[in-house]
Amino acid sequence: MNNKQLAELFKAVSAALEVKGEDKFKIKAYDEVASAIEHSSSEVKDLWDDGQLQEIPGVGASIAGHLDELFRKGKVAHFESIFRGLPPAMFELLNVPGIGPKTAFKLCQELRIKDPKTALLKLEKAAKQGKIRLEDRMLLPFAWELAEKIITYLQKKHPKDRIDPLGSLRRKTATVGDIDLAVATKNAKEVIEDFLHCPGIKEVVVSGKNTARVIHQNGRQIDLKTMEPGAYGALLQHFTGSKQHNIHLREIAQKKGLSLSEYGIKKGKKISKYATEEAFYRALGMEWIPPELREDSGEIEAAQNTKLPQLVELGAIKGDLHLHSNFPIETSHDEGSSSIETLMEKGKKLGYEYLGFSEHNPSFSKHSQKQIIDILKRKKETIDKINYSRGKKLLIHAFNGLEIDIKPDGRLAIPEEGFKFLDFAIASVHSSFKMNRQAMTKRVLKALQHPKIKIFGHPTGRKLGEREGYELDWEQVFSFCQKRNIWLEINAWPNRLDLTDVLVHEAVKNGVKMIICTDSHQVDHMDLMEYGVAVARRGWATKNDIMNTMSYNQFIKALKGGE
DNA sequence: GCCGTTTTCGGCCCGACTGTTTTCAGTCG
Repeated sequence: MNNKQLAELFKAVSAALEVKGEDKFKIKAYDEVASAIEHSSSEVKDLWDDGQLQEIPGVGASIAGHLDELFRKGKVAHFESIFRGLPPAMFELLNVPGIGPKTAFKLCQELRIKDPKTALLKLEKAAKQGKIRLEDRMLLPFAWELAEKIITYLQKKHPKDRIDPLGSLRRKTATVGDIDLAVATKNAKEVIEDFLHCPGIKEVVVSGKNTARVIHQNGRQIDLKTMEPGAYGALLQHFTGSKQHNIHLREIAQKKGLSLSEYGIKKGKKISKYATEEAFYRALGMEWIPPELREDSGEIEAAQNTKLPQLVELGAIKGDLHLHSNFPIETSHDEGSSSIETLMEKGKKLGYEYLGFSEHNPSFSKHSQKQIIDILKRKKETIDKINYSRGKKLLIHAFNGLEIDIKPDGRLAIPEEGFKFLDFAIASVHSSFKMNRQAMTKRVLKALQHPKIKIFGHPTGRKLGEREGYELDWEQVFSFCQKRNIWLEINAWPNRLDLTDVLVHEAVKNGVKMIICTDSHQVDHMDLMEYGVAVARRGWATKNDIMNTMSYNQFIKALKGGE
């Protein structure tokens, strides 16, 4: 059972307790463990192996005992008795906004929903036409782009007001629900009026003195909240979340006799206002915490001890090593559509010192070995020519890379002789995703042994909204990569964002180096780098953890160092 | 069920919205 499944289980236990009218603090306890597991950077099963279950925040003797029973016997007698008498289908309904445990239980009874698999369908039918909106979240880059358009529009009209995104958007999680924005202004009325008339707004849902909600023509809901500048810090902090982060902060405040809300910090009846988040956090005795870290995964303790990491920034990135040009490489996967020259020009504009052209390997089944080698040789000649023609005053260097399939047996999909044309290669899994954890780990580690492989591409293989990643023994992968100096890719492609933030954090703790790449198939995709950087930041990565923050001179040494 | 330099017992985050059970329970962020 992996962390995701465990988190689901604990959420279900919490919901079941709620339906049964158990003590609300017991419910909260299970809920908090669910959340802690969801954000845990270690596999709970591994912690169990090492006898460290109580390292998980909120896990005490009792829950540790249940987990132990779960891993030993595959089920927990206590949980089974909690679930007794409840329809399994109700837990499927909990993902629908507005439906909590009690409503889910009632619906299952009233509508006679029994089968978990068809529960949502049945509910939808019952709810006549589309009154119930199933949770579908937006990929971060698209949400960000939409928010930016509105912010830009409003900023132009109100140049002196500060405007920020809120919630998961500001924390830059991989997917975002609704878009929330905040404005610090003395002219709330005018700001809201302009908000209602932003281009692309289809419908006004509500509009009040300080807040408004609209529907964008793409169907997304956008909320705006305004606050006087003198009290803006608390609003910004409150609605940025995360929920767990805020709960933890309020517990700390409570112990100091303080009470936190979106309006400020209350002591007795007196409320203090804060213009900035910095002042707000300072009043609680800690450093300002970058939004990307606000998940209650240790950032609050770090901020109290002035031990927050210096997170990597977009401006520190010096190159992009995973680019698919339109070089005719005759691959069976997607080819890029922009020329090497076009990508080089763009790289220069972005201030990079080097790029890596890492097209997919030539199709293995449609070519003879000799044909593959010929193609690879031609590509090397092309790259050499480009580097040479730029003379000695190289503004930007082109590395000759390749993204090579890891076949199911762990072999790499080009003949050994082809490697000599490459400066480096990325190894990626593009097939047979459903192997078990042990077999998949063996497969991947075999591929990563080749001296030309420097990067493990999109390591979890997940595609948001499409499929979960394959299973890997991360402890083994981290240990291997750390020893052999293999870099894990943080792939910035919108529906990948892979490594995940949680695994980045784990990699950082294990001293494993990473590299942020866009996987561009077209020149404009190179702008997606910022989203990869966001994932790195959410995983506590500093400049030193990320290889492509190195200057060209350092980087070329690092490339050769591993051979 | 968890947790602790104010507590090993007695606490456990805050405010707002929604709908309809007009005084509150359920849900959310």
